[in-house]
Amino acid sequence: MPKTKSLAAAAVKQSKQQEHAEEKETSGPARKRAVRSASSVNRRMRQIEDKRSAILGAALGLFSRFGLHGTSIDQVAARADVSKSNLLYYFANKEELYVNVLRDLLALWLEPLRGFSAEQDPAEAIGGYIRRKLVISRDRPDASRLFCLEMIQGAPLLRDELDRELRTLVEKKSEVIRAWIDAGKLAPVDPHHLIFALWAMTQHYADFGVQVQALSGHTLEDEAFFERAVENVQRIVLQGIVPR
Amino acid sequence: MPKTKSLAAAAVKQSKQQEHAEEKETSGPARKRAVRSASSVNRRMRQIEDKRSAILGAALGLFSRFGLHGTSIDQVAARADVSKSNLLYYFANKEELYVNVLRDLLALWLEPLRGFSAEQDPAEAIGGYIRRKLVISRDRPDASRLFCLEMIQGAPLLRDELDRELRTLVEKKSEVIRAWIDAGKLAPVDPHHLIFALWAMTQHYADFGVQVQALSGHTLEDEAFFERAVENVQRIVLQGIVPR
DNA sequence: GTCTATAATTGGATAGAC
DNA sequence: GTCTATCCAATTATAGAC
Repeated sequence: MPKTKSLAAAAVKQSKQQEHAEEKETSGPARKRAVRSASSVNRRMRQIEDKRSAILGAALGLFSRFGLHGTSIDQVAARADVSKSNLLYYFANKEELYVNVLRDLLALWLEPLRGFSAEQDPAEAIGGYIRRKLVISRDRPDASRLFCLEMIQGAPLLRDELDRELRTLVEKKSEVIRAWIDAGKLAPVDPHHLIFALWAMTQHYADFGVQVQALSGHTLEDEAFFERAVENVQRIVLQGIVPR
Repeated sequence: MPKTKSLAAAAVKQSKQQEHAEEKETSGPARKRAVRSASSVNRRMRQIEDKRSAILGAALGLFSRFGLHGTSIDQVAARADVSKSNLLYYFANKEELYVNVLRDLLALWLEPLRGFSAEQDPAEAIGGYIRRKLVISRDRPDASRLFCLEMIQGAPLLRDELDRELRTLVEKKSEVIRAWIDAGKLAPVDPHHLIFALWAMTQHYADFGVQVQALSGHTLEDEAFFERAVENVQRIVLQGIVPR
């Protein structure tokens, strides 16, 4: 099982988006280097941020495949192309690293559901939601997998957020769905079960990607296959499979 | 890279499943206890088998929650109520234990799909399938979770079976679905995507059980909730959610 | 078959020089 | 901020008595 080695050799890059701007005036050590140009300081801060997110990205990739315990700090460091001790300078310990990875995840997970509102046409809103979720399954499969891993293990670290943020959000969106039903725009269906079904079907392509690949011969990366997935999931949910 | 070693060890020990009954005449130590009744011997064999399966059961419960690396042999032994070294007498090493747990799983996983045949009424066949899968999610959530864990990790140990058994089975059942469509009994839908959807929606209640519980307040154990789950999944898949 | 004791290894975390 | 060199705890696995 040459897993470990080949993995260590894998690529590093990951998207980094958040930029922080200047607080040069206040920071102590910065004064000493006041001669340095502002851009130089910013560049340094940027480098640090980049390193942080490189580590986070590498960690996501490995945690999402092998779990917290299946991944060693060494492997993360190697993949992020930093030394182990350097990694431990940025993140005090393994768990803190893991939690930070998870935190970033939750936002991504919650986001697409917010779009729902009662004014929209339900078929369009739900069809669009399916597509957006499948885009995430295609572009961020590791995020999806890690989320799934965490759920399977009982979400020890996400439980609070589940009970708070996600729950209230789902409650709100369930109201929207009920409104659609009351308006006769949607068949009577339990909102919770509908939401579960949507999540399940779309995440499946990421979480069970190996199986999908093994059985269909395709990945969501394959543009035509992706479109077929979107269409089929939409059709199943919206029209059902019994001929009309 | 310790993988090689443990793997080799596992490979050696691989197949030993068939039980040999009585060869008391020949075996040395047996002669001494020739006075023992046959039932006594059988009882002893039964006890051993029970112990094996107690260990396997405990292992499934723990592996399915914490993964291979998140579970220690100690924990499995404690849960199965045997000593650690006794466990290692039955299973040469951790990986062999894990593989044995997985092997038992696959049968359970493959089983329900076999029922499909072109003569059946599709709505009834698929509706029944949904119910059967949800029963499994309710009664064997740990099996479902472990399967999911294994998939997420790329199914290193199931890959071969995926490519062989499962693939051919799915191909055969896809033909059945296509036959239904050609006969006008089913709306045109890609068989693969339909199967994925069915798997995803039903497994979700086991794999994401914590989330389901957190958001709906219920478990499949709850009889009423179980029935609602069955009905809703069936309705979504069969009729869709757009009013007719 | 079952146990105790222990060897052997991994991997998380710290100390301290630079 | 980054490195090398350790320390130390946890776990897997083995040896050998009973």
